Amino acid sequence: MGRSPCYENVGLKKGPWTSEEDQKLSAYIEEHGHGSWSALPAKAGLQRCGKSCRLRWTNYLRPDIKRGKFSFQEEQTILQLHALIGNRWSVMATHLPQRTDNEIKNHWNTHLKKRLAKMGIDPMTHKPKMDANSKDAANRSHMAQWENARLEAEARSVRESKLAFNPLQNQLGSSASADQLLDKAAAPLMQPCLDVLRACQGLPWSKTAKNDFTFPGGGDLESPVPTLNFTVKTLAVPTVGLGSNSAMEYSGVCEGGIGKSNHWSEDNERMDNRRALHGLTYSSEGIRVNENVPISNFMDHMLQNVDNWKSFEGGESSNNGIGSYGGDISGLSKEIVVAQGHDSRPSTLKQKNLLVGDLITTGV
DNA sequence: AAACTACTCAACCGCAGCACG
DNA sequence: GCGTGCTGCGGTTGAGTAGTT
Repeated sequence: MGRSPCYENVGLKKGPWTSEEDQKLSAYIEEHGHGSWSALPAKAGLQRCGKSCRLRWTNYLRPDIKRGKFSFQEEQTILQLHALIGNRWSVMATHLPQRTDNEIKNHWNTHLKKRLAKMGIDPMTHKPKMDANSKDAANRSHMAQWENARLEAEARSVRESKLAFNPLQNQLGSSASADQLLDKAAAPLMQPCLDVLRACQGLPWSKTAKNDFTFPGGGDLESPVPTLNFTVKTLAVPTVGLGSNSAMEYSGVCEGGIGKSNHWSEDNERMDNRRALHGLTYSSEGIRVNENVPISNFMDHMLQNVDNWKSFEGGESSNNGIGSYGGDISGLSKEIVVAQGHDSRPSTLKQKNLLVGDLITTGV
C-alpha cells in the first residue's frame, strides 16, 4: 500500500475544474460510459488523473444528483443512520439516492455535528455529554432535551435492531450487507394489520358543541382490539412533546388517529417495521395498529416512556408535534396534547379542526 | 470600502480491499 | 503467496464566498 498520488504524474492538472473540462468529461461519459477511469482522461482529452475524473463525475456531474438544501426528512435519515452505522457515508448515500457520500459527509460535518454538539450531545455516540461540572448540562434548552430524548430512543431502536440483527447475521453470514440485514430484520416484523388510518380516511372528524371529539372509524371496526375514541379538551397546562423516532411510536397513536405519519420514507419503513414490536407499524399509508396488540398495551407502553420525561416542563415539542403528551403527566393516563412541532402543519390541524394546545383524551 | 472572520463544499490525500497475473 | 493496478471510501484541506466589524 502507499502508492504515490496520481497527481505526481507529470503534466496532470489539479484543482478546480473548468466548465470546458466538465463538458469534455460529461460528453465522453455520456457517449462511451466511464469504463476504466485510469484510461478515461487520455481518451477524453483531459489533463487529469482518472481518480480526479471519477470524483468530479460522481460528486458533481452525474445527472441524477440532487443539489441544494437538505430537507428535514433527509436530515432525519442521516441522523438515524449515523446513530446506527456511524461515519459510513457511502452506505448513507445508498439510502439517499440523489445525494453523494461527499455531500452527506459535508452536511454532517458542517451542520448536523455542530448542531448536536451545541445541544450538548456527543455527535459520535449520540448521547448527552456527561460533564458534571458543565453548566451547559444544567442550562440545556428544552429543545436539546427533546433532541436527547429522541436520540436516546434512537439508541434504543439501534439496540433493538441489533438484537434482531445478530441471529440474522448468523443466517446471512458476516458478509451480509447492512441493507440485507435491514430488509431481513424488517420482514418478520410485518404483521397483519388493522389499519386505523384507513379506517378513518374519508370520514370527517367531528367536534361537538361540548368539545367532545370522536374518532369516527373506531366503532365500526371489526377487530379484537379496543377502538379508538378521542375526546378533546382545551388545554391550559404546559405541553410536553415527544419527538420523532422514539416518540414516533408513541405519539404515533395520536398522530395515527389524526393523520398520516409525517416521517415516511423507505428508510423509515425499515426502522418503523421494527417498531411494530410495540404494536405499531408505519407505512406509506399511515400508521397501523397491529391486530394482535391491544391498544391498551401500547398506550401503557407509551405512558411508561412518558414517565421518563416527567421532569420536563414547557411548551416545546419536537418533531411530530401533532401527537404530543402534555399537561399533568402524572395524571395523563389517556391524554395526548396537540403541540406545536415541525409537523404540526396548519393544514393538518385545520383539516382535523384542531388547535395547538388541544388535549385529546382517548377512550380506551 | 476595507479588513477580518466564519462558513461551505469541491477536491485532494492516503489507506483498504479486491482482482489478476 | 506476492506484487501491481484499480476502485472505493473516509478524513482533511483550502479556495471561494458570505457575513460582520
